[in-house]
Amino acid sequence: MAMSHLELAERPYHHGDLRRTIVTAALDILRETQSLEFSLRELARRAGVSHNAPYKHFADKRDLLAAVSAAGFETLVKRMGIEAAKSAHPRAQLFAMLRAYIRYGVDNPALYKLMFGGYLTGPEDGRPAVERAAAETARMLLAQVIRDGALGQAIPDTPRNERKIAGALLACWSLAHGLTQLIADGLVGPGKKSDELFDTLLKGMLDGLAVKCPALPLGTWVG
Amino acid sequence: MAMSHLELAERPYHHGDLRRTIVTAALDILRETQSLEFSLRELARRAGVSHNAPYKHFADKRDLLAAVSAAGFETLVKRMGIEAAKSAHPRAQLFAMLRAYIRYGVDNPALYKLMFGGYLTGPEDGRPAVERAAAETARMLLAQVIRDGALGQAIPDTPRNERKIAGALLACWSLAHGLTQLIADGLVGPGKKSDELFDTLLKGMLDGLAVKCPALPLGTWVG
DNA sequence: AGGATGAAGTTGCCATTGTCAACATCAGAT
DNA sequence: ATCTGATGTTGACAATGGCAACTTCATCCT
Repeated sequence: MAMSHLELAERPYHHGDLRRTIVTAALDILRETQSLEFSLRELARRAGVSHNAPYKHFADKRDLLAAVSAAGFETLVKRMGIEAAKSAHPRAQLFAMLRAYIRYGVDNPALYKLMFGGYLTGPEDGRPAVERAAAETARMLLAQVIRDGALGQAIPDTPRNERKIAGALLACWSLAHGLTQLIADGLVGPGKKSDELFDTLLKGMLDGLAVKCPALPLGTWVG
Repeated sequence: MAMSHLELAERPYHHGDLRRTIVTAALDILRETQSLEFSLRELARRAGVSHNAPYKHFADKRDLLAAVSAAGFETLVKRMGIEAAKSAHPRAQLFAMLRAYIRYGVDNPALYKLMFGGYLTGPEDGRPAVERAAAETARMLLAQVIRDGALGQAIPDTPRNERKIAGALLACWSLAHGLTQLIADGLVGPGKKSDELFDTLLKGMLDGLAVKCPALPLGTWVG
C-alpha cells in the first residue's frame, strides 16, 4: 500500500499511518514557527483528520510531545554518530560529536527546548520513559568515545578512572548543553562562529581535566 | 500596613498592591507545583481578585511571566553578589558566584526554566526587554569578577586579552548553565554533591584555559 | 461464507483558559 | 463638589484539552 491518496479519492476513513503523520506535522510546526505553543487540534487539522483522532495514538498531549522529543533524540544521535564516524582518533570523534550536538541545538532551538527544556516533566513522575531512554542513548554514545581514548590513552579500567571518565563526560556534556542554549537564546552574541568557539572552549577544558591534578599553576587562587 | 484583611472586612475593592501580589503568587505556585502550567486565572484567584484584574497590571500573560522571570533574575543576582562578597580573591569569588548560580537553579528548577527555557521567546521579537536587561546584569557581574583577576593576574588590557576574557566568561557560564540543567532535569544522577562536583569541573576548565596555548600535552589528538 | 470483535476515526459536548468590552468603584487634582 | 483616570468587576467569545457515544472497516473464528 503505497497510498497515493493525499488529496484525491476522499481519503478512506482510516488514514493508515496517522501516528507518524502527526509526529512529523509537529516537527514541521516546530521548525516553521519556532514556538512550542501549538495545539493538538492544529496538528489534527494539518493531518486532515478530526480533532480527536490523535487520541487513538497518544494518550495525552504530553504523550504526543514525548514522541516528538524522542524523534528529535533519534536524529540527534544519528547525526552525532555520522559525524563521529568521519574521524578515527577518539579525541577528534569527541569533538565532532559535540560539534554536531551543538549545531543541532542551534539549528532547531524549539525542538531542542522541547527535548531538554523540561516541558514534559509533569507534576510528578519526571520525564516520560521514551525520552529518558533516548537521552540515555545519547549519553552512552558520548561515554563510549570518551572511554575509548580520552583523558590519556590506555588508562587501566580502575574505579578511580571510571570516576574520572564520568567527570569528563559530565563536563563535556554540560559545556555543550550550556553553550547551545546560550547561543540559541541569543544570550551570547552570534558574533563568533559557534564551531570554532566551542572547539576552543572544549580544548581548554579537556587539557585542564587532563592535568594530573596536583599541578595547578596559580597557587594563590584557592578553589 | 500588615494588612489583616485576608478574609474579613470584605476587602476594599482596590487591592492596593496587586502587581507585587500577583508576581509573588506566581513564584509561590512555581515553588509548590514545580510546573510552568498555571493559569492567569488561578493567580487571580489566589490573590483574591477577579480573573481580569491582572490585566490592569500586565498586558499579557507573557508580560506577567516576564515579570516573574525578572524577579527571579533579581534574586539570583543578589545571591551571587552575596556569595561573592564573602571572598576577597577573584578566583574564589568566581567560584562562589557560580556555585550560587547552580544552587539557585537546582533549588528552583521551574523558575530557572522560566528564566532560561525560552518560554517567553515568542514568535518573533525574542525575549522581553526586562528579562534581557536582567540577564545582562548577571553577565556583567560575572564578567567583572573574571576581568578582576582571572586567567592570570594583572594582564594588560589589550583587545587580545579582552577576547580571552570573553571566552572565559562564556566557558564558565556555559558550564554552569549546562550543569544546572542536567542536574535539575535529573539527567545526571543526584549522586554527587553538586558543589564539589562543579568545583572540580570548573577548576579543570580554568586551568585548561589558563594554559598559554601552545603546550598541549597530547599531540596526536588534533582538535 | 458470515457475523463478532476491536482498532481507528468521527461528531458532539464540557470545563477551562486567554482576552476583549462595558460597567463599577474610588482616590486625588481642579 | 465634580471630574477624571487608575484599578476591579462582570459578562461574553473563541479556542483548547479531554471525555463519551457513535461509525467504519479489516480481520479472525467458527
